[in-house]
Amino acid sequence: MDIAAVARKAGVSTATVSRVINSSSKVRENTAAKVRAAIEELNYRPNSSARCLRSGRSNLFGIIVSDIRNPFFPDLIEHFELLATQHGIDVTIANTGYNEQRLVAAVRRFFERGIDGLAIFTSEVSKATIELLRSADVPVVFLNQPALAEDFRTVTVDYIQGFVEAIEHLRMLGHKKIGFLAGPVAQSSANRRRKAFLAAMTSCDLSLKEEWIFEGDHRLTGGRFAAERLFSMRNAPTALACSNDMMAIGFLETASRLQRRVPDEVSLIGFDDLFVCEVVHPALTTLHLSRKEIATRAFYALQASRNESLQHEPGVISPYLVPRASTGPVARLKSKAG
Amino acid sequence: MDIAAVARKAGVSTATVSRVINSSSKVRENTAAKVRAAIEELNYRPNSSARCLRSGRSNLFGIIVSDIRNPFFPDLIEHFELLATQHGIDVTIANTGYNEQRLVAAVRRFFERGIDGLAIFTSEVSKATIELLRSADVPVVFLNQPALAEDFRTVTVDYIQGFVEAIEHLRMLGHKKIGFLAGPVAQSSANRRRKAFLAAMTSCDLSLKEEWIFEGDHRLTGGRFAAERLFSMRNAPTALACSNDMMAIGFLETASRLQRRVPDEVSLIGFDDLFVCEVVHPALTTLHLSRKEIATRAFYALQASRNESLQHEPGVISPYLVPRASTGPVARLKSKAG
DNA sequence: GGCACGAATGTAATGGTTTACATTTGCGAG
DNA sequence: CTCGCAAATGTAAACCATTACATTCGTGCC
Repeated sequence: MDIAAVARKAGVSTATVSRVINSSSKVRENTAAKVRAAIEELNYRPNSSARCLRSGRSNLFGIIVSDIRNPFFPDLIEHFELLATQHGIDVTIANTGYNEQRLVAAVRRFFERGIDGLAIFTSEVSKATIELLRSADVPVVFLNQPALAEDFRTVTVDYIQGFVEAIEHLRMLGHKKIGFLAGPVAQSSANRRRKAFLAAMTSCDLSLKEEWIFEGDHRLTGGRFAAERLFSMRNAPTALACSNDMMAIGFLETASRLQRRVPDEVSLIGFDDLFVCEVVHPALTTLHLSRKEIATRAFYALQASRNESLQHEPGVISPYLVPRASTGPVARLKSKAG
Repeated sequence: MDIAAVARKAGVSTATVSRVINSSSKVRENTAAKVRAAIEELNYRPNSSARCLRSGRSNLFGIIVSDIRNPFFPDLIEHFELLATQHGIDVTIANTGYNEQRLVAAVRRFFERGIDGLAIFTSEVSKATIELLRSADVPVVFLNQPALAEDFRTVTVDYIQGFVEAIEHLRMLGHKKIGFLAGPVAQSSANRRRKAFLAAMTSCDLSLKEEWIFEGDHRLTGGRFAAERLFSMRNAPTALACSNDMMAIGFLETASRLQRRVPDEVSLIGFDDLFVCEVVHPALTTLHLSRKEIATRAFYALQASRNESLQHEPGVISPYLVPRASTGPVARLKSKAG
């Protein structure tokens, strides 16, 4: 069931069949119709390996995420995949579990498959990986790696603006003692969020105590530990901004277990706006970061790298505040002891 | 940078290089070492398209899910992908959004890529799709499609046993009026869960009123609507089992919005045991269904179809009850009016 | 030392498509 | 009606690895 069979049936050459399939150059409508009929009749499907081998194009995009269990990423994948499929492009996925080794391995495997574009949505990317990526001539787009913007495209999030909005919201509620639950120091994106928070605090004229910064891991666990610590502090912040929702949610869970009340004892703000924010108790105030927008910009950035005629700079995405029930006015009274 | 370059550098023929790469037949250790050195030095990576074209093996598995935003599926994907990667197999993903058209399109695309195995984790599969799958000579494994067991392998969940456990738990708490929040009628897996629930009720000697069965969509929305309806019923069930967690969580959210108390007014049991169950309020009692086990069995079922020497029947998976806070003793008093 | 035989290696065909280049076709102008 | 030119189509090489089959090598035995 190869292209030759179709050519024979349609009474044309394989080249013509190929041209019809790829609409690469003009074929008389008459001939094209015959070819299409033959394709239909034989139920012919071109073999992608052969196409890729010969043409060097695979029509395959790779997408790498650091933690597919964080609902942020499935959203991203969903939008990216939908868009790709609409453009006749398949998507292959790798999940690194925040592990650089697995990232490198995934990139290697993708390259062997002659991938046409690669979206890397992981927080940490090592020097060695950068070299590997540079060595291959494949369009790459990152999420929030402005340091790499010279060599690769990158979709950027305006964290500072987001945190400013969050901090102003808290200040309006009377909060001045605002803490931050940060992501893993080793992750560049976590560091960006941390720095952005600090910058936002400064630009809001608020000062921040060293001990109000908690270290987390961007997963539920990080939030759980932070809650344990915060609720046992003498001079705890009255509000806590988190580097992502997963930690905020872990925080809520432990707060509830410890019978501590959010927002009465501490106001909480997450980051991302996962669907879970609506269903946890209290519903989580958070900064919405649009996965659809990230996915869309990333996708078109890759398309643009392949196709000179498209102009597309990934650009900057602005998160915005979604106020819910986890933030409230600062307590007048001293909070009760545990 | 093709195999010929390696052969030249190592002073052997391309055949030998290929044999070293695939360890397909004996090569003297001496020679193999030279080849490996050459590969290393040239940083050579075999071209998968060429390999697939010639050998007919792609080392690529496809995985199709119906809703990647339901955290059940990312878990499944994570385990499947990890296992595959460990076996040198890549994974490509498609998300159908419960849409049969997209399922068929995905299957087609996967076949064109010469996929070596296909795991279909969607609830609904049409006749036409079955035909399509049968026509290609590719190992396929399903999740919960026992009707197809003759032609394809399928990983099965013992729903009845699961629901029996759930119902007994509720009965121990004094519940007799137990309702069910079902999934979409159009989905075979939802129907299986519904039937299993009915069978479990019968085997527990409990009767079920028609109006205690609610129709849902397996998403948050379905649970939200069900809560609206249940709380406005005159003779509502005192406990509700749900076809999946997402709906149970939607139910909880709306219950909380309506100021109705779970489990005081109604006990709630979910199905799947998503990570969210721990963080919603109250924490959701549910039936744990192991994604790792499903993924593992599905993966080895595919491997076994490719490799005669492996014997592997996908087998049956038993969910088990995880009691949390959303179930409690049946209320003595008539519940307060809304 | 020569022979036989199995192991190791080499040669070349093969897989299905794309595409540079060659050829034919169709059509308008003279 | 012929010629010329652009458009349409055809021919065949190329993409890169695998593998059936052919050949060479190395060893043990007479």
